[in-house]
Order: sequence, then structure tokens, then C-alpha cells
Amino acid sequence: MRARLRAEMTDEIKVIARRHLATDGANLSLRAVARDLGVVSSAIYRYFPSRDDLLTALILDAYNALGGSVEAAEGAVDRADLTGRFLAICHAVRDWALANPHEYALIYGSPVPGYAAPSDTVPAATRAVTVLGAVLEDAARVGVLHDDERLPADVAAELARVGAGVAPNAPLGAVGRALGSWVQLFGFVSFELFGQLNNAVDVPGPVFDHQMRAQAAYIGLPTP
Amino acid sequence: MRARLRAEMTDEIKVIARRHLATDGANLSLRAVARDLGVVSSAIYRYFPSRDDLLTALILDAYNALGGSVEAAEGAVDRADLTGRFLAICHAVRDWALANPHEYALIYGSPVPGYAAPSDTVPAATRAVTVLGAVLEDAARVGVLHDDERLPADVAAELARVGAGVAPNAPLGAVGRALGSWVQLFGFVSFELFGQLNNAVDVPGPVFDHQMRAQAAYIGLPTP
DNA sequence: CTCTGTCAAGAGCAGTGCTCTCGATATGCG
DNA sequence: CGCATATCGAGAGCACTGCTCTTGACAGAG
Repeated sequence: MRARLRAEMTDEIKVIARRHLATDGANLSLRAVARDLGVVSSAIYRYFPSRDDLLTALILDAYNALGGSVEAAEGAVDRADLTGRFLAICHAVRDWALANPHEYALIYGSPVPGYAAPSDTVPAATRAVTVLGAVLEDAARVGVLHDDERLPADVAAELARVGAGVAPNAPLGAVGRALGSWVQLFGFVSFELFGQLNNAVDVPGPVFDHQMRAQAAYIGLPTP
Repeated sequence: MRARLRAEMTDEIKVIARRHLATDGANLSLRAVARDLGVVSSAIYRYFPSRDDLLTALILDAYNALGGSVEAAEGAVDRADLTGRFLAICHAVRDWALANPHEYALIYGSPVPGYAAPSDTVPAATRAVTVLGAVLEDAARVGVLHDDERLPADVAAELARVGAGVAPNAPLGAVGRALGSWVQLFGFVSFELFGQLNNAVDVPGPVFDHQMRAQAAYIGLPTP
């Protein structure tokens, strides 16, 4: 009972903090949140030991929101349509990022100095890439992925580590190409959101879609 | 004479600010810089109208430093070795970023909220990508680049805009693939620097080199 | 009914960006 | 050379920040 009030208060703080995040960016002011909540600043410390802990909670929520979006979008696609599932993942990431730019910046932008993400954010952060791993794994089971024989030993070792986590049965060459696509996906979204595409690409949407389709083919996913 | 003292003071402020940037991250404290300089905080305002203007100066310097590194690295490679020039660019970007992580975060990380980069940073920001454009242009002149006939009209239009700035004679398909490589390059560096590769890739160097070699081949640069 | 634990409020500390005023000092002009 | 002017650093001060500590009110348990 008392615990439920506490949970409601915690949620309300996070909601208002998210709203401030959307308007004022990453430099979140505890006092401003407290003002909006009609409460004195020190009261916030009853629920979050420090501003960094509030940020950590928001980061965790952001990772889970993104992961949930990706899971939902990919889950709505026919299991046999591997390229469609891949594209659903890519667009889910971009759409979520465009809808929540500051939360995206919070988790994929420059890390807050002096702030080290606690290790309990790792599982939440892994949710999205796990979905890609499942697509890769399904593609490997169907046998459409080809390998790359010319992998240097150290590269192969690293890719094996990467693949072991998300797609243990995919050929290493495909893991490498998928890693490149993953990096390109977030590189594109970051460029678009952080203004690096200004004076270059006016309407990024179609370009993004085309790039990701090309990546699907490059990974080796069948073109429907 | 008076002007030279002023220039020296301005430089000294930027040097100390860069040092603070390297230790404390992006939340640069004017007062701390003033303390290190043995001067009262308000004196800084004689040289920079605001903290944002100091940041802008640092951003401009960072863009130019990165651009200079890229130009130097690419310039040291035999003109005929197109893939070598491409790889030199990629490694120059990553090496500079690893050597100056906070300055990299300043220009390619999440933008400071409420801060809009003035338009005079654009030419400096363009220096690096211009070098890639020159490689692409040389490759087009030699005739090694192939096009992609299946470009949707809107994508082709955007790629034409991109290509017009840096490599007007390269086929649009190659421009698109190069754009993808560029995005992947910075995506990789950002992932590595911002800790997104933790728990996945231990030694990113060889993986990076392999990915960029694959990109060179994907763009269509000749494999030596 | 008392005791205990939880809560918000308020004061206060050290730090921040920024503005303003006030002397000191150097520069350029007559 | 002498003076007016422009530039400079120092200092005080404002409004704000995260955070700590103490104080007093209140609800639930025994």
C-alpha cells in the first residue's frame, strides 16, 4: 500500500523527467522536475539517491522501450520473410529514435562524463540486437547465408565472440556483415538525429530504406 | 602587438579548455578554466562572449584537426592506390578519434542541448568527407566504379545532391555505397568510443580494418 | 495510545554561467 | 611628449544547480 504510493511517485518523477529531457536535453535539472511536480527539490532524493540514478532509470527505460519496439515490429512480420524482418528491425530503430530523439541521444550519444552506466543496463541494451541475432540464426538454419573464407584469424576470433552471443550457428562471414549493417544502421540514425546529414541529405527516409535494403542483400538475406 | 597578446590569450584559453575537456568531458566549466589560467572568471568573457562561443571555437578546431589528419594520411598514399587511400582515410578518422575522444564526442556525439552549431563550422566539417569524394572522383575517372540501375527516383535525387558536393562524376550507385561506408565508419568509431561495443568486441582494431576493407570492395574500389 | 519509520519542507553549502562596475594600463593621436 | 581612448583584469553580485542535513508532520504497527 505504502509501496504503491512510492511506485506511483517514482513513475511520476520519471514521466516529468522524460518531458524535461524532451525539451531541455540531457542536462536534466532535478529542481525543475521537482518544481513541475509541485514538490521541493530535496523530496526527489527520497526516490532517487542522485541525479545519476534518475538518469540510469531513464536509460534503462529507454533501452527497454527501444527493445520492445524492435521486438514488436519484427514479431509482426511473417517468420519466413527474413529480409522483411530485417527491414522491420531497422525501421523500428529509426522510427523510435525519431520519436524519442533525446532518449536516443541518452543511450547512443556521447556518454555523460563522469557517469559510468551500471552493468544492469546490459541486458536491456542487448534486447534489440538479440532480435537481429534471431533473424540471422533463422537465415543460417535455412542455409541462405554464405561464409567469408578470407577472414584473418584475429578478426575471426572476435566475430566468433560476437556471434556466440546472438547467432551461434551463423557463419562468421555473415556475422561480420551483419555487424557492419548494425553499425551502419545506428550510424545513419545518429547522423540524421545529430545533424550530420544537414547540407547533404534533405529527406533521409528513402535513402535510409534503400541503404538498409542493400545491407539485407549484402548480408545474404534472400531478396523476396 | 596588443592583438598578438590577445591571440596568445585566446589560444591559451583554448588549450586549457581542451585539457579540461579531456578530463571532465563536455560539461566545460569556465570558472575552472579561469582558475587554471590564474585569472578571474569574468576575464574569460573578454575573449569569448559566452561558454557556447568557446565550445564553438573548440568544435571548429576539432573539425579542422580531424580534417587535417585525414588529408595528411590520404595524401601520403600513392595516388593510384585507391583502396589504400580509402583505408588511410578510415584509419585516420579512427586514430584521431581514439587520440582525442572528447573532441570527437564534441563534434560527432549528441549535440549540446540548446546549442546550435553556427553555419561557419560547415566548411571545416566538410574537409574530411571531401577527401573521400576525391578518391571516389579519381575512381570514377579510371572507370572502376559501377552504377546501380535499380535506384528509386527519390533516392537517386538525394544521392545526386550528395554526390554533387563531393564527387559529381561518380555514378550514383557508387555514391550511395560510399555514403553507406562513411556512415558505417563513423558508426563504428562512435560505437567503440561510446562503449557500445563492450561485451561484444574486445579488440576492435582488426575488426575495424576488416570491415573497412570489405567496404572498399563493396564500393567498387579495386582490390590491389 | 505510543512508538517507529517514512515523508516533505526548508536552510544551507559549494559550485555554475553571466553581468556590471571600477580602477589600472597600454595604445594611438595631436 | 601628453592626453583621450580603448582594452583589460578584478571583484561583487544574481539566479541557478546538485546535494546534505535537520526539523516537524503523519501513517501504520504493536
